[in-house]
Amino acid sequence: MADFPTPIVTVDAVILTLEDNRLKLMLGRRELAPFAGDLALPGGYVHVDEDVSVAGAMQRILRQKCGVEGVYLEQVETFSGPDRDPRGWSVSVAHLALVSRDQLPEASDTVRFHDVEDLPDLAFDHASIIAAALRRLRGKGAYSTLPAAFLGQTFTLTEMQRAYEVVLGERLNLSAFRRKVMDLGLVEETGDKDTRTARPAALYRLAQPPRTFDRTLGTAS
Amino acid sequence: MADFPTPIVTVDAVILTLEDNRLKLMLGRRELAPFAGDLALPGGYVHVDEDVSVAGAMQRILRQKCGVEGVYLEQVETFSGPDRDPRGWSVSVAHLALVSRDQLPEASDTVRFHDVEDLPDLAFDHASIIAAALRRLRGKGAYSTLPAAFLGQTFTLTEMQRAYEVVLGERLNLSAFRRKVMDLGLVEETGDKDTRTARPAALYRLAQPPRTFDRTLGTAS
DNA sequence: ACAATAGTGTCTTTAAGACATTATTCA
DNA sequence: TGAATAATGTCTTAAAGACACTATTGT
Repeated sequence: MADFPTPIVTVDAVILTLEDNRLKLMLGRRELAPFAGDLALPGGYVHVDEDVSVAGAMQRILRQKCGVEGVYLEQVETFSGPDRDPRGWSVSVAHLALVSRDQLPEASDTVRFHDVEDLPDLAFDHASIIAAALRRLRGKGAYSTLPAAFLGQTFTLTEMQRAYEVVLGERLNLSAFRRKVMDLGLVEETGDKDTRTARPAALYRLAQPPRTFDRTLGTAS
Repeated sequence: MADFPTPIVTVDAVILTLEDNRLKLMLGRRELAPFAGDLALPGGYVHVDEDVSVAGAMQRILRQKCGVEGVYLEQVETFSGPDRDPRGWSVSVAHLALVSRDQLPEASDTVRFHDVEDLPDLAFDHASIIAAALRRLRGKGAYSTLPAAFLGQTFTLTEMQRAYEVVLGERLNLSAFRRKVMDLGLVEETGDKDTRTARPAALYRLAQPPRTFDRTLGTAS
């Protein structure tokens, strides 16, 4: 393409999920150099003969390497520099994926889940990438339906509130939360009930795909 | 670097300023193919032998091509695909620059300023890039000090409020605006006065570099 | 009946908006 | 003194938070 040296272009995914009311990050063990054997974010090269965009490359890699498909995916930030990858001057377009736990594989030799508050050492500048993705999630959490992307197709309002609380790192006021979720029309009733609790809870689904709005969803209890 | 074809990597800048209480965009006329003679965002290749990062490349290009230095610069989004640049599969890391009018050159044959509400046809996918940058600015405007980046080193609260009003596209409540700017400690008094108005106005400076916060800065009057 | 969790109602507190009033300068 | 704009004060309204209370199920 270009008649001068160009950067390597890669994509990396910060795949987050909710497990036991904690934010967990999916990590893989690298099989190839550089950093073979180390833990790293799932990622890979953009293939110009195959991918239609950086987002397309990311989706291909999520599918091929992680078995993850059809999830909430958002571009976060592009990291770059001569030293972040020993293979040379590189660009990595970092993405944030929010997935319900049951859409992800079980932990194995090659796939691990770590609490985001207690991460191991990671290859490349992946610690910085994760920090940026978490800033994005926490920053948008209060005025978007992003936290609901961790839930299944249907969920109770209590589950929804827990997801927000984990993302925001604080307890939310119960009645204010429900008031706003309803007033903003974020969810719609399915008519079904979740009967696993003492009193069955109404099940809802997101009325729109994940989006932002301007009112915040309440703070301390 | 890589032993397979890699994308072209470029940076582009959406340089915005405030003139006559309107948002203006800086555009350049392209001298070289592709799109020679067309209007486009200032941009260029990342030089792996010279730049330390994508942000560094952007700063170099702003300095060399636009004579712009030391301004507020934020990465917005990375655009990509096989067709957006006729030279081949390309990646452009789009940036948003907010600049006071007096830090920018005068309009000329090669440099023009357009009201963002009335843009001409542009080269590449630059219309989409501008739309993304404006979304970012307007989205962050209400809960950040970004609009103040359009002002000079010192400014009156009235000027600051006008900047917010232009960015947000709506009038703000005067006393609520001042209350919050003060309560949040966004500015500090310089002790000087702007004597160009009937009653001289106190001059302020930003207390911190542009940042976000959580309370909004008021809506309709 | 009571434990457990879902869901509602309402009072208090705080922030936002409206708007009148006062302040300071110049012509 | 009056026009012009800066700056403040205060009342009203709306949103957020606290928290008690009612509802519905299983055991």
